[in-house]
Amino acid sequence: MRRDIFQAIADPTRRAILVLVAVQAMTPNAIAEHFDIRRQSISKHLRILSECDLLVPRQEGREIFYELKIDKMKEIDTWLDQFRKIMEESFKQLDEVLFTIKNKKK
Amino acid sequence: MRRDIFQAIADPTRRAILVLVAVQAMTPNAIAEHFDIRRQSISKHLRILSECDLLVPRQEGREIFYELKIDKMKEIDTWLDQFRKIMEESFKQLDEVLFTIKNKKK
DNA sequence: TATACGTGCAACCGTTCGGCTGCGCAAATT
DNA sequence: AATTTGCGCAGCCGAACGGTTGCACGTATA
Repeated sequence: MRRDIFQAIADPTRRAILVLVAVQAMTPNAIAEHFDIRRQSISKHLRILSECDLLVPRQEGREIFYELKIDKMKEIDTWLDQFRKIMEESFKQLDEVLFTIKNKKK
Repeated sequence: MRRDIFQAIADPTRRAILVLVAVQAMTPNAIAEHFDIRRQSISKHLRILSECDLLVPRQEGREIFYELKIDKMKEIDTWLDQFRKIMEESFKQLDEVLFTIKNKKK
């Protein structure tokens, strides 16, 4: 059973849940009202999101409020950093090429 | 057949391919050398990545170089922006609360 | 021209995914 | 004490996933 953030956010329903919960912590029932899906299926999604630490359940009586763990979202951002760096490097090389051309013209 | 960026980067092999190709455009064979997977399977991944515009094929004789389309990566970043904004709002509200407490103390 | 090479496509197969229903359990309400 | 409510778990099922093999086709090389 693969269970990483990228697999978690691959599903559109789960992405929508994350957005919902980002605004304020919500219970499974409250979340389910926003979708055309049975509560149990939402529960499955919440389980997956919790398992990879994107959500944290907070019990309150017989209700469970799921809260977004924003820090975990940063991991996606960190992954994107690689490409930002690589691209930066590419531009540096491009700059060098342009610089060389410039000098040749002299 | 779902086919969006998030589903594309859900697979670890595809993420690795993106990193490889980010450094320099590569052919399917060259990419396949980095994995314990048949060339045809890599081709499948390249097809998926191309279909959602993360990669662009450039034919050169009988070889095909796949190049990263960095712009498409920004879409992920754009999605993350929602959360950055929401969190910013939360902090503002927190600031207000703290401000109110502060004033009450006076 | 015949052969080797680089590639994509089609068909197959076991596993995973994402819905569903039915159930049991604990907390709240009556 | 009995009932309602909120929830998670287990099992089912069709579809999608990610690997495989075999093949066809265009391009380079002998």
